[in-house]
Amino acid sequence: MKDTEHPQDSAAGLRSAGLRVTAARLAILDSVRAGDHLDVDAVTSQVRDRLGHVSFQAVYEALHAFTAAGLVRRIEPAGSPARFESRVGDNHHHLVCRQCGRLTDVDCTIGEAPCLEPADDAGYLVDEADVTFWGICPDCRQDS
Amino acid sequence: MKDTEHPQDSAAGLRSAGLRVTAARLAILDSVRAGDHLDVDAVTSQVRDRLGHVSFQAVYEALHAFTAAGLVRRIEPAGSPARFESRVGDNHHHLVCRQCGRLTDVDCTIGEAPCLEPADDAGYLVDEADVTFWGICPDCRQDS
DNA sequence: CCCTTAACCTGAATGATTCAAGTCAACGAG
DNA sequence: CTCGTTGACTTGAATCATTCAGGTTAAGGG
Repeated sequence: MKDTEHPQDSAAGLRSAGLRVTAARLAILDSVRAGDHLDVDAVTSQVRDRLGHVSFQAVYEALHAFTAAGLVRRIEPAGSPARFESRVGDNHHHLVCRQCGRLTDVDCTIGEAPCLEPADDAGYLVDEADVTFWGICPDCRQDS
Repeated sequence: MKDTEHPQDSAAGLRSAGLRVTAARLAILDSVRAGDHLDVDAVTSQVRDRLGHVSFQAVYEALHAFTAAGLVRRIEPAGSPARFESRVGDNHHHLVCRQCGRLTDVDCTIGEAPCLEPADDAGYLVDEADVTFWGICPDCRQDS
């Protein structure tokens, strides 16, 4: 069991978040953990491969609950459907390929604090900084 | 004429971008310039106040053309419809209020360059960094 | 002044997400 | 171990932003 990837198994994760442990939710959480920034469609088909059936609504509801509980993080690059990742709690950002839509994690640019502090907060109570780098991924650069 | 706000009038802006000067497009561009991060709906009603009528499609097409031409910038915070601003060409970012959706400009945190360079570009050819700060705006902080 | 084609129109379609309302089953109390 | 509560799931329909299609109008270069 690689606890470097997931500090606790999915069932324990659900339980400690106050959520019920069901086959569907286990499969949904596992899919997000195993997958690479999957969207709702992709999660749904993964779960269907494993269990035979789930409704889209179950997946939407579960992902919403997981996001609220801090088990997964929802990312939504402009013009793309929402995608989910299990790497949470660290202040990391994303590279998005304009061509193929691929999404890659990037560590925070300059340590930790600067990413949470705008030059002038204009009186806002800021709690999150969302950074997206847009460009062309290595694969798409070759195919040109 | 305050040329600090708009280096050239809207008609000239359209012309120099290779676009035709029509009443509708002038009104659309003026609305974006006068407004504060308006969405398509808001732009449309502004234009209707001024001209009596425009179709949504005309507004969508125009805003798309303006964006491509670099006359306006399209911003799309997660969970919100697209919004448009006329402040372009500088590397500025945004504060978004989680409660009322208000959007406020922020200058680039650390000068210019760092915002375009992720810690590790993972082989991507990065051309833009999109930074959004999430929080509660001054007005909403008071109403609590 | 005329022609090309960008701009505009009406109307319909798409895709992601959410709402509604009823059924089922996880799991804590007894 | 059984029961009841209520969270989870299901089907089916609705909503919202945006785009597509196909036809008409008019800006502005020749």
